[in-house]
Amino acid sequence: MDPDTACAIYRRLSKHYPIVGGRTNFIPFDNPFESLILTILSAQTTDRSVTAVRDALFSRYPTPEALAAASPAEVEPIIRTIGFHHAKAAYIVGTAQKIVESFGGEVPRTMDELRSLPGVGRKTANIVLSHAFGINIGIAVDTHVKRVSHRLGMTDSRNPDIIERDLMALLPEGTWGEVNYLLIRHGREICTARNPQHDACFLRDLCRYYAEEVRAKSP
DNA sequence: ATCCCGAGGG
DNA sequence: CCCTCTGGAT
Repeated sequence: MDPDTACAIYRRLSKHYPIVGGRTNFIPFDNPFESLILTILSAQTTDRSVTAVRDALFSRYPTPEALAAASPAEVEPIIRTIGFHHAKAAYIVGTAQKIVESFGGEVPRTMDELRSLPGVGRKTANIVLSHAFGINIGIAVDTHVKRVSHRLGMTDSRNPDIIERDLMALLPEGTWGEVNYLLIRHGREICTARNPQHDACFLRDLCRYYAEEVRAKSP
């Protein structure tokens, strides 16, 4: 994809999904601990589910120290309404404990250190690095980003390394944190896996998938 | 019935 | 690459 088209895509995404109050839908840009914990919790569940438990969780455990002092059994009832709560309770307590014991109570700022935390994989690490720290290590590639970027014709690969490299065309005018947020949100709200909302899509004229769909329907 | 801002383990 | 983990919304 040519750089001008990539920049146009970024500009439109940025215009349609403005970041208000330092937050994306529900994950803050300015709080590494909350960004980390919320991203761990949001795996394979809806943002609504995570938002519903967010205040109760952080009012009881506002810091890594507070969460590290808890037991998973104690945390589990608070996040019971989200999916995979049993594993996630162990993940976030274990992550808090390791932050306290191995990283001096501060969320680490390297890919390897973040991924050493239980429940933290490549996507979560990239979200925290780019959102909370402004560290440009990589694009957070999840199912939404794969689908959106492929439909737009920005990449033809399923390899996260290659997708990341291809998506760097979006970066000249934006931060990685914004790029990570914008593609994910577009995939959630408009460029959905099934029944994508072409009528509402402001990238339609640049979209390879839409063009193919139109061509397939015409006689 | 099917899906949801993944990660860990085999 | 495959499977499992999970409750809630539609």
